[in-house]
Amino acid sequence: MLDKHNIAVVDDHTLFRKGLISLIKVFPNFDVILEASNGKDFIQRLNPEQLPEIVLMDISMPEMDGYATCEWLKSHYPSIKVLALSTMDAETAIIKMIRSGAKGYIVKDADLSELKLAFSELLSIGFFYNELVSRKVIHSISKIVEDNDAVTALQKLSDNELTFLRLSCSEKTYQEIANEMFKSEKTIDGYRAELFKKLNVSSRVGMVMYAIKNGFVEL
Amino acid sequence: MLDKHNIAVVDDHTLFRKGLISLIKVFPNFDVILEASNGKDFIQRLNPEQLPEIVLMDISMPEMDGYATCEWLKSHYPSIKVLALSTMDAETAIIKMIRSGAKGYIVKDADLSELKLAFSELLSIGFFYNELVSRKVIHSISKIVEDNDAVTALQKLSDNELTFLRLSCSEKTYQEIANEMFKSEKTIDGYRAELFKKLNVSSRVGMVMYAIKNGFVEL
DNA sequence: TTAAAAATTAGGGTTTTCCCTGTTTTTTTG
DNA sequence: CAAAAAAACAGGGAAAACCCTAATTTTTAA
Repeated sequence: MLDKHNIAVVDDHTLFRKGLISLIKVFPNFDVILEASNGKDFIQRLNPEQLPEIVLMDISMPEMDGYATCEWLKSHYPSIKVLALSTMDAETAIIKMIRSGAKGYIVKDADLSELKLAFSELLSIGFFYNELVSRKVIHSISKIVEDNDAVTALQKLSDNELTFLRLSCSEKTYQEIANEMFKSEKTIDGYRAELFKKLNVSSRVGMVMYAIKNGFVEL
Repeated sequence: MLDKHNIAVVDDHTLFRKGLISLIKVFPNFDVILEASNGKDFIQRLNPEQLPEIVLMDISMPEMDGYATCEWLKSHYPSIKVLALSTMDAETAIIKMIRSGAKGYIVKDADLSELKLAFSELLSIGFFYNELVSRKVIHSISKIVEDNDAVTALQKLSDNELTFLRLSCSEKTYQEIANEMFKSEKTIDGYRAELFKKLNVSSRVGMVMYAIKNGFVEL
């Protein structure tokens, strides 16, 4: 009897998670030893005595999202391989997840054989970059050539900028956001100007659309 | 041997669909006889010789979405019960789906027991309105009391209002939108005011968020 | 411990958005 | 056809968003 490879599944949608686990259990040489509904939950449940080899992880989750969890794993258990799982095929999401340390990326409408392939490749060669991911990555690199720091700029929003961005996705005025963040209106105006530059937009609506497209806010 | 109840599953995310099917197969008295990746696909595969009793249907799908498919079923096979399935717990989505003929609504992070309960109730009493749905429906009705035609108004955006709404989800100014629509700025301002009332928002950002949440615009 | 860098605050002006109250024009309907 | 309803358009004003430049404070790093 061969011993099975251990998988963890982290996704906040219970039905999806349970379904996924049920699918994986059919694979003869994989076993799900851990399931969690978000990053925080995952870290709590993680047992150092029995670590998973692969973590199948959703990106957008409450409490602690895929990016943060991936970063945490990178620094605490670098040998655990994260396979990111998302509905979004947005370039920035993929790039960001890979930057956070994910070894592969798979979309939710992939089929079963692709999931199996991803598992195998992660174990054999250590990563899984399918056609979709490769295309996005290449496109991203070609953008770097055009604009030296577009991608890095995207990733590097300060905490305040991120908070401001999230609060902007509402009917609050900048004035109200300033109060909520205990900052002067002028500081807020600075965040706005900085974000306009970084995100390459020119209006609040553009900023909001960007935030939504790239999963910075929950809808 | 009891004969099983036939279920159909319609969802564009293959992994989720397969997982769901795998879960349902564990239920002793339910069987999945049909799966499809969107409404159009579903209608094509539907075999009048062997109809499902329940269709578990996602709302947002390419080609033909949940609302349209539900409407089609209502007129062609009214006895088939649709259980809507969505990540969104947005009131308008729920109301819209129920208006389209769905007999129940379940969110993707429900657990397995709730799904089973939904199936049972659909078969026994013909509908499944859980706490979430009831709350939204009641809230929606209470809005009707306040404003006689709030819900119908939501559905009834004129072509111009819809075009304006879509164009507003961009960095265009109202001035530019007016030009694009060959209307005066003041007419556009009228659309805006009307939409603010109908959608119950008070800023352009609110309007844009509403449009995105309720699928009026492609991201 | 200082110079440099980054964050915060400020002044002040332009544009856009928002919100009234109307009038005119077009469409619908009895 | 005439009345009613709906759509388009308008003036004008207040609030919010946008966009400069620049001073001050805080943080970082040599």
